[in-house]
Amino acid sequence: MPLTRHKSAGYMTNWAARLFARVIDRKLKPLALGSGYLPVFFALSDGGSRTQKELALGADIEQPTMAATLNRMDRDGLIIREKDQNDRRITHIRLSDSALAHAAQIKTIVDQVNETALSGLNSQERQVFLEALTKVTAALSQADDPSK
Amino acid sequence: MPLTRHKSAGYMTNWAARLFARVIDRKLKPLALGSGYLPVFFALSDGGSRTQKELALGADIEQPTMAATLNRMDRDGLIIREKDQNDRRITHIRLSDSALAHAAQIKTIVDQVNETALSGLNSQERQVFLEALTKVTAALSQADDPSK
DNA sequence: GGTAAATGCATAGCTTGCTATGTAATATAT
DNA sequence: ATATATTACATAGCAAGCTATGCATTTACC
Repeated sequence: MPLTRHKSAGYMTNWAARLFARVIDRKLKPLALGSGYLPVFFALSDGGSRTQKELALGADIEQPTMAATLNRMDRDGLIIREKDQNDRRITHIRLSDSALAHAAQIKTIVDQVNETALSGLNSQERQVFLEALTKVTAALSQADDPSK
Repeated sequence: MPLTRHKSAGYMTNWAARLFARVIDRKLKPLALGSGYLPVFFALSDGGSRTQKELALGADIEQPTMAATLNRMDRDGLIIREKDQNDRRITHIRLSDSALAHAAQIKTIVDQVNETALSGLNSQERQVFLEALTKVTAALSQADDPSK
């Protein structure tokens, strides 16, 4: 009895995302890093600092998710947290020196995985694919929160 | 200081997948269902039974993930598990009557979310998008396990 | 027929995501 | 000035994914 798979856009997108994470996590494992750290790395790779809220907004994830990610990165010695002097609610976050030293290598790994993923697409197909993802995220963001 | 977002294919795919799950989970919440149940629902919506291994293969997820999903579905009264008589390692899984009664409604909800997500794409763009996702998953599966 | 290999499922422990809610600090409004 | 809002972050608890490992059970091989 064959499985009748429901290969909708949602299913395929979920599958592709899991595969991206799996492949990237495997390549990051020797560096003791996880795919969840990437948005923070890229946001802070200029050596500057951002608040937790700015990082969450930039990564399009919820605040408690970013808080948990930063806790793991703190545990792993990747970030420095500094309290704001004027507004004691705010914490400024920046990469530790050792983390910053790995930023270029991480970008290389991520670029390689992206290139592998898109290797079967020509440049026009890649463009349509990325534009489609932009339109899909816009449509779903709208459906998620119609006020936007 | 503006955030320099790294909107790669991997990042956008991850974001789209999270949005799909968020929107679907919200629509399934009144039914006390989660997006993780969907592959099982679709695989069993013909009223037949499958083994845990068949379900995991059909959903492209690992066996322990499927085991956890089935435990939640069991807890929620959605599935029936029956031990195989000939081979006591095997468990046959089918939807409960009440779960089966919801299958059509669930498919309608999922179809609606997919339509919403793709609403900004014309039919040619949709085709390229789905083909691209197929090629991307194939390339990443290959990278994940080169023996395939 | 007995050992070894393979198979199917369970368990443990982790990450990355979510919602709901709490708390302290700051800003606003009467 | 005080009560109320808002803001920034923390905490709790869960879902859905992963790897690594264990445990029966069945198959395969001498």
